[in-house]
Order: sequence, then C-alpha cells, then structure tokens
Amino acid sequence: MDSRVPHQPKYQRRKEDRPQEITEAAFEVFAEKGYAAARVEEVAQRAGVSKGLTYLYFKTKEELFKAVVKSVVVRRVDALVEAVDTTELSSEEFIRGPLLEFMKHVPNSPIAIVIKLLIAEGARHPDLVDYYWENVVSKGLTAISRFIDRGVERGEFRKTAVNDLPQVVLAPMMLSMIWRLIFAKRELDTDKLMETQIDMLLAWIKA
Amino acid sequence: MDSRVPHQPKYQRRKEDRPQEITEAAFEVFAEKGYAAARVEEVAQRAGVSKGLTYLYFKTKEELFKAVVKSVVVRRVDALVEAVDTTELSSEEFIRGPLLEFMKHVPNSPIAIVIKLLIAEGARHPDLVDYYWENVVSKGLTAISRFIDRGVERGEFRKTAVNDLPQVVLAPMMLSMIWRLIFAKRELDTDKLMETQIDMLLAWIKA
Amino acid sequence: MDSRVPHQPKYQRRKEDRPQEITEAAFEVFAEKGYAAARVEEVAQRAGVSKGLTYLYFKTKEELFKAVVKSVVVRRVDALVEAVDTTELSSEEFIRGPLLEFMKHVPNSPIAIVIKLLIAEGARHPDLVDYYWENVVSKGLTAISRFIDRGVERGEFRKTAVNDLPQVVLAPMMLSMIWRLIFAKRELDTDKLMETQIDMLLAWIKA
Amino acid sequence: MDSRVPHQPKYQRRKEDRPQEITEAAFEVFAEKGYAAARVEEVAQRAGVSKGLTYLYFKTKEELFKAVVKSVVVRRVDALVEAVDTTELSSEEFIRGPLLEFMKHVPNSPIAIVIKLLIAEGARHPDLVDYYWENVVSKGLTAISRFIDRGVERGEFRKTAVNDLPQVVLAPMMLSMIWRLIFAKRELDTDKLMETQIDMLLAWIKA
DNA sequence: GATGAATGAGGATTCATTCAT
DNA sequence: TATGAATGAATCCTCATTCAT
Repeated sequence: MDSRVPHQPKYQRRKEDRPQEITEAAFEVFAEKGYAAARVEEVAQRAGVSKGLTYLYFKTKEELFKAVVKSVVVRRVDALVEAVDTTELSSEEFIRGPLLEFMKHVPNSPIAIVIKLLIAEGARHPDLVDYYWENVVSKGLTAISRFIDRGVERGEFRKTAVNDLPQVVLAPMMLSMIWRLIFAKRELDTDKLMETQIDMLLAWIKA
Repeated sequence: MDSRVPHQPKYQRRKEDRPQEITEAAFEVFAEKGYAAARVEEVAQRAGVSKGLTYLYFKTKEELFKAVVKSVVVRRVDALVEAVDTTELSSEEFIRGPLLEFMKHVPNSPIAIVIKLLIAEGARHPDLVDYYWENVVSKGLTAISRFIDRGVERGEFRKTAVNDLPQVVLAPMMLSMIWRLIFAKRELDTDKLMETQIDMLLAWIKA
Repeated sequence: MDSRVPHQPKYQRRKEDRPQEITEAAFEVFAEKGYAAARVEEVAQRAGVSKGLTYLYFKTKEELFKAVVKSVVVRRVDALVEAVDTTELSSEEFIRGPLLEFMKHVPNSPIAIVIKLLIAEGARHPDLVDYYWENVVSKGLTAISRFIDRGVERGEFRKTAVNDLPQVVLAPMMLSMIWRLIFAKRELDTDKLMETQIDMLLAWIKA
Repeated sequence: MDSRVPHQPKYQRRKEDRPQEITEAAFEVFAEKGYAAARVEEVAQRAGVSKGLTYLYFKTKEELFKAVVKSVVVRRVDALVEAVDTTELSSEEFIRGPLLEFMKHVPNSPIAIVIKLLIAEGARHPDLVDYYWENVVSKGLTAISRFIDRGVERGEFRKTAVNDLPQVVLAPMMLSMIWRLIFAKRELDTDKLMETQIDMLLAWIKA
C-alpha cells in the first residue's frame, strides 16, 4: 500500500539461515522464560517464521533447547586455552591481563544465560550437562590448572592447593554471574570483585 | 514412625501443621521439577492431602511457590548475624571457625535449592527476590562487612577492598552451590575450596 | 431464564456413569468417522462432558478406542454358546430357530460397527484383534463346530467339510454386515440371504 | 532391475507414467495406514517424487484417494462378465472352473484392499461407493444372476432364491477377504471354504 | 515441469483451578 | 473442612497445502 515500504513477501526461502535465526530467537525466549514457560510459537514469531518451520528444523522443543545450549559453546574457551599455551607473558602478567579480561567478560556473555538454563534444567537433561562439561568447563579448568603448574615449574609460583583447585580462580566469576541473574539491580562491582580475588590469589601463590 | 499407622503418607494429618506439610512437599517437588513442571497434584499427593485442600491454604500455585521460598529463610542467618555481634573469639578464630562452618553447610542445605529456584524463576517474581534480598542476603553481607570492619578497628586486619566486598568471602560458597546443582557427580572438594579461600583471604587482610 | 426449564448445573458429579457415557459417545463418533478422523472433543461434547474429563477416564485416544471396542463384546455370544449347549431342540430346529435369529441380528447390531473398526484399524491394534478373537470369534466358531459335530453324533447330520469350517454358516452374515456398511442404500434382503444359506446348508449336511 | 541405476526409488522417472507411479505408491500407503493416517509426503517418497509434484497431478489428498480406488477397478470383472457370456462350458463346469478360480483370487488381490478402504471411508465418499457399485459390484452380481438364470433356461438348474440373490455365491469370498484383513495370522482354508460353498450351492440348485 | 521450504489450521494432551458433595 | 470430579485454557506437534525458486 505504501510504496515506501518495499513489499515483504511473507513466504521467503532462506534455508541456510533459518536454523540459526530460530536458534537465536529461542535463546532469547528460553533466557527470559525458562524452558517450560517458553512457547515454541513465541520463538517462531521472534524468528519471523511460522510455528511449523521450527518443527522442520528441530523435531521437538527439547531438541531446540539442546541446540540452543550447544550453539552458545563459544570458541572463546578454546581461545583462552590456546592463549594459555602460547603466551609469552609472565604468569602474573597473563593472569592480570588476558585471564582477568576473560573472567570479566563471561558474566555479561550468553554463557551466563546458558549456566542459568543448566541450573534450572540440567537435572532433566544430563546429556546437556555432559556436553557442557566436556566442551567448556573441563577444558577451562584444565587450562587454568596447567597454567598454574607451569608457573610453579618456572619458579614464579609456589605449590599450593590452588594447583588442584582451579575453581578458586573462577569463584568470583561464578558469583558475579549468579548475582547478575538474580540481583541484577543491586549494585555489585563485579570487576572489582574479580580483581580483588586475583590480588589475593597472586599474593598467596607467588614464590 | 508411628507403627499403628503404617503405609500412611509421609506427612501426618494434624490440622495445625497442614500448611507446613504442604509447603514441605511443595519444596521437594519444586526442587525436583522446577516451578513450571511441578504439578500441584503431586504436591498434594506427597503431602497426603487432596488437591482441593492445597487451594484452601494457597490461592494459587504461585502463592504456594512464594510460601515455599519464604519458608526456607532459615533462622540460621539470624544466628550467624548474632554470633558475629556477640562472639568473644578473635576475628581470625571466628572466621576459621563458625563462619567457615556456616559456609560449608549452606551448599548442602535447602538454601541451595532456593537459590536454584530464584535463579530460574526470580525474573518472574521480583517480590520474591526482594524478600530474599532483605531477609537473607543483605543481612548476611552486612554482617560480614561489619565483622571485617571490626577486625580493622581492633587492629587485627588491614583495610582492603574486602571491607566493601564481602562477596569475596562468599564466592567459593556460591561456586560450590552451583557446582552441586549442575555437576553433582563430578567431584569437587568444596570444603577444601572454601578453606583455601579463607587461607588466602586471611593472609591478604591480616594486619 | 425460563423457569419451565429447570436449571441444569453445568458441573455435575456422576462418577459412576461417566465412563460408560463417554464410551457410548465415543462409539458413535468412531463409528461415523473412523479412528483417525474422530475428534476427542466431539466425543466429549456428545457425552456432555468436557474434553478434560475424557482424559481423566481414558489416558489416551487409543485407550478410549480400545475401551469402546471391548465394551461392545456383548454377552450375546456367551448366550449363544450356552444355548447351543443346553438346547432341547433338534439340531435342525435350533439352526432354523435361535441360530438363524442370532445371525439375522448381528448385522444390525453394534458388533457390525466394531467389525468395521477392526477392519480399518486392526492392523495398528493387534492386541484388540487378539481380544476380539478370543472373546468373540473363537468362541462363536467353536460353538458352531461343536454343535454340528453333535448333530453328526446324534445321526442327524452326515460328516462334511462344514464340521471343520463353521465359517460356511457365517459367511452370509459377514457379507450382510459389509453390505450394510458400504452399500447401505442398495437393497439386499439380508434375511433372505441367510435363510437361503441355511436351507442350502441343511440340505447339504442332513443325513 | 537396471544395474546402471542402483539405489533409485522404487518407481522409475518417466514423465508419462508419473500419475500411475504416484497412484501405486498411494495405494500402498493407504492400504497400510488408512486414509487419515496416510501422509502425502510418504506417498511422494515412495513414488520417488517431490511432495509438490503429487499436488500437480492430484489437487487434494482426497482426489488422490479417489484416483487410487478407481485405479484398482480391474479389468478382471469385465473379463469375468465376458467369460460368462461367451463360455462354452456347461454351467456346472463354469462354476467349478473359471468362477471358482476368480473367487479364490479376489481375497489376495488389490480388490480386497479397496474393499477395506471402502468399508473404512465409504461413508465419507459416497461418490466413490457409487463408482465402485456401478463399475464392479453391480456388473459382477448381474453377470452371476444372468448366468444362473441361463442355467435354469437350459434345464441345468432349478429355480431357487439364488437367482435373485447372487450374493449367496459370493458370501464366502467376502468372508475370506475380511478374514485376511483382520485375522491374517489365524488359519483359514479359504479355498476350501469357497469350494464347499460351491458344492453346497450346486447340490441345491441342480435340476 | 519439479522441488521442498514454508505456512497455519487442526487436534491431542496437560494441568491449574473450581465447585458439588 | 476436605475431597476429587469436572472444567477449559493453554500448548505441543502434525500435516495438507502453497508457492518462491
């Protein structure tokens, strides 16, 4: 009717992009509503497709959910792992630099949402948890452990319980994520929190 | 427990306790299934009452949910707060003793379940989050802050960022909780994790 | 509004009668539409109940279907079987009397509808077929065989292939049923058909 | 068959044959699933064509269904009718020979499947029933009637109710068809059944 | 002509909530 | 109070049909 608005055919064929578009819309809806309260129809609407098309690409709501979770397994973890192995920085510089940067980033990234979904639904989707463990958590923890071990070998760090508990490094990141998810509006300087942990940690393990 | 009444539902049928019995059953079901997937009928069955009676005490499923969350606001926090104010231990002794004990306890307690529920449902129930904030989190954080401040006043601690970030103390507790919720079967020595944090922390803040 | 029409509460509790009412309505709908085209909602409407109540008594549409089929397994077959065993009539009198009467009745009875449903859906519900076989067909055929054998023992009949093929007796009944189901409006004197078969049969087997 | 084109769909892709290929595939699917449960997509797959092409030849699923039913109206009936009119056999020889052969064949032929489909769906497709009546049933019955009449004229047969009830001849064929459709695995010597009927019949009508 | 991606109405099933008893 | 039969809105999923390519 309005020539300034070019006619959008309702019927578009874009096989290539559909799955990702749907996955992205589903990510939003699952993030907002949780698995059970998310409606497939809303996912379809946000993706700009029909309900039926969603089912063409994902056989069930559950399969869509799994696809969403897996799609967020970012390359970033791999990037961190590689950085750990190839960095020319001193151990302290690396921790205060790239590692801290990574930690600060996570609570604002989709990873936080996925963690939320895993907390809520993990018990009903053990295979998803396995997947996340193997592709994200396990890798990350191993990298951190290896890095601290290397610091010890190099004489930069002394050997402490942290070598076997890389979770110590990540604990404030975890708290920051949860904080954002629950208490979003209550202020918390998450960056400062992580910086403080790093300060404490380095003071503790430095040779 | 009462051998004269075998094969009875878990909870006894004493009028005055009914709401609590229902609340306890509901806690279990919400914990296992999450809010949306929990069925009121199952709650009633576990409580040994009829579906209708549940609605006599709780107008809606949502109200029941809120009652559940609130019911878990343990006295323990108040106990901790009071202990902080009345202890005759040195600051370090208190931290390594009662505070650490408290932290180790939480991830195994119903509080962890409530946190899980808040993570999943909090966004849809801001008043619940407010309630939890005011009655649990805020109190606990304030108590810890005050306690560390007092340590500084007494000359036991130096002033650090931790004074304004009591979350530093609680971060490993948080990670332990989440770990249990998601990765239950993967081993993590959560006690050791929290002990290490306390070691690091005390080394960091001791005068 | 109209005081002459007594107020019908929409909410009636009649636990005792519901299953049968639903089953009867379902019989009608399945008979008219077939299994797949029958809508559970229509069944509920005809039964005067809500859709949900149907699912309270029958977990799935398929279970409802099976209940319908089984509900039609009339006592009549048992009655025939007993009549065969206790009659004081001569064999010919019994065949021309009660047996012919039974055969004439079947094509107009619900049994015909059930046969129709079994023809259409039997392949997808082998347990239903088994059930019908054991409770209806097998019993009826055995009774007829036994009866003819007895006629031979008594010297009324000679031994023929019919002793082992009681289906010979029932064939016109079967054709009549199918005829009614498909060609309802084309006239066929089904009674005459069955009478003729009996005439032929008796002429054939009489000693 | 053609070793140069292995792993091809069942039906070859020759333009002119397409409708028939689709019809044949559809016959299979309708036979297995019934009308409602048959999916057009499966028909297309079995025919080795796309879903869209099916709709090019058949406007709707219903039209496809009708085409299937009509396609099975075998020439065989016409052949029988002609045989009846031109045979040089005596009436008894013809009945015991070609007619009995025809009857034995039908329960194993596609006609049985069509009968099944008509039983299930006939009520919703009266025009199909009309078609079948006119082109198959009516012709066949008329031929049989005429043949028996001729036997009477020739002095081979006496006049009986069978002259106006050719269904007597076909009843065991009908029962055999239904038996196969429902009780496939339960043994029944259908050939013997039809032979016995013919024996009985001839004994009954022979002059 | 062919394809198969895309649509959307339709129908089975669930479950919070109500209410006659 | 207490029960659980009854309701019906909500939601997943299917599949005949359309249409851009």
